[in-house]
Amino acid sequence: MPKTLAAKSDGSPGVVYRGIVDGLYRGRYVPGQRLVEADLTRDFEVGRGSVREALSRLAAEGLVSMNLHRSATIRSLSRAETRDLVALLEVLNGFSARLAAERVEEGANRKMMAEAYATLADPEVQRDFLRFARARNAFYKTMTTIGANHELARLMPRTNVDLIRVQFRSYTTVDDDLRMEDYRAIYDAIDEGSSRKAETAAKTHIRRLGDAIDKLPDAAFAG
Amino acid sequence: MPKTLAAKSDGSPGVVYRGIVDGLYRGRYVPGQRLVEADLTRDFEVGRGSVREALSRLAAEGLVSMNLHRSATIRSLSRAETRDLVALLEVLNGFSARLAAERVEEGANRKMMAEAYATLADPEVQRDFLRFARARNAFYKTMTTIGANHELARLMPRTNVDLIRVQFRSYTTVDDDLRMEDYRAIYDAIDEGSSRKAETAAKTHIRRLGDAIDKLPDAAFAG
DNA sequence: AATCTGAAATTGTCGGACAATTTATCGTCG
DNA sequence: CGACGATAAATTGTCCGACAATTTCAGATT
Repeated sequence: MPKTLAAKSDGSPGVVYRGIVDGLYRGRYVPGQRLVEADLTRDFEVGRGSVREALSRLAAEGLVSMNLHRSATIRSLSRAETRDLVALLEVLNGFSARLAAERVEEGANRKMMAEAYATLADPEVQRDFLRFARARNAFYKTMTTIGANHELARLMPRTNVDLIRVQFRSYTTVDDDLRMEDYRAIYDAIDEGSSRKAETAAKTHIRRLGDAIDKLPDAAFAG
Repeated sequence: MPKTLAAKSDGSPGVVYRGIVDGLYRGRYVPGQRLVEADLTRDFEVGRGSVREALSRLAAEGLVSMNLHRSATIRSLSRAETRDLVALLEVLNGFSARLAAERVEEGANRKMMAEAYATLADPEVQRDFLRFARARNAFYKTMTTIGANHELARLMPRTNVDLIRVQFRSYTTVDDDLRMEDYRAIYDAIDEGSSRKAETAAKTHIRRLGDAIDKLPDAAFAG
């Protein structure tokens, strides 16, 4: 049946790909966990080739790591890797926010941004880890979409941001109120079309996140 | 025979992957060209699965584009895509140069950087497109390596820089002397450990490249 | 010449097969 | 009893063949 149906959108590999990313958020998979091809083949009811393709795509994005003749594993960030990733995200998000501010006037951009922020700011949403994570991703994605730099959109390591979120989900990194203040500052700067302010606000937010992560105990990291 | 040998380093998919990237530089493949799986299977003497994996890896990096049920093709940049890519490279290379300047004192970094620059500055090398392209890649790679941000190193869209180089190889983008001046400025700033200067120099160089590309005729672009 | 139609080409996916390698198991020995 | 090493099991890397889904192409029709 999977042979003829070909799934809805992206084919069998896409099913596995999305299934694993989703499973990460739902806690079915945790950093460091082994992903055995045979198991995935059974769970998702697709051929091993499709599983393989999904895994290599995930590996290309950095969400899983593959070593020769060793099972793929959900990547687990070391302290150094996390620091590197945060530093990079600071640059990329700053760039993304700047572009978004520059183009907020065009089309329905202002409205899209407002909606994304409204969802993120909803106290109801903030109480649910899964819903908040989705809203946060949507917020950043909207920002990037508005910025309209397709190469940036292609590169934005959403999945590795996912990794940070998931790996440190049980630790409170940044105070909730402070975090929402950051998002508000980013949103306001974009809304008012101030590219300079938007870039700074985004960078400040990420830097604050990095500082908080630096204070986490070693137990939160791998290797 | 390929079944048991497993190739030297990265397996059969790696052979195909490297073969295509190399073929791009050698002019065997040109942007827009179709890559038929059966042909690659014959040319590289590997199974179709391996070809497929190589293609999807290349697609993940943006060097080839794959559409459902349509052959993979060497990606060909439109004017807008090129502009987006250049803007992104400006940010990333600026970041990379800044990090390199910050760490030039450590280990053998200064020496490595000097060697990479020396090769790039060799008039002999500059006369050969292939050798110069390699030297240029080595220069940037060294810069990134010295910067020691592994996430940046993982993300650096080397292959898409390749695309720019290859797609516009028959056009003179920036005057050779001016270009070498740019590289020298970047190198000097890194060597003297001035992160601010290095970032600016790298950004200036990319921006200059972007300006030159803007002046190219439509015929140089796709779509 | 433009359009339609059906055959050929090509991709997407599956299942099976087997070598290479890693991982787990277990018996032996100090 | 625990370290060590050999053997078995598990797992990955790769190839092959098959067939449906889709696109592409060539020829026929209008």
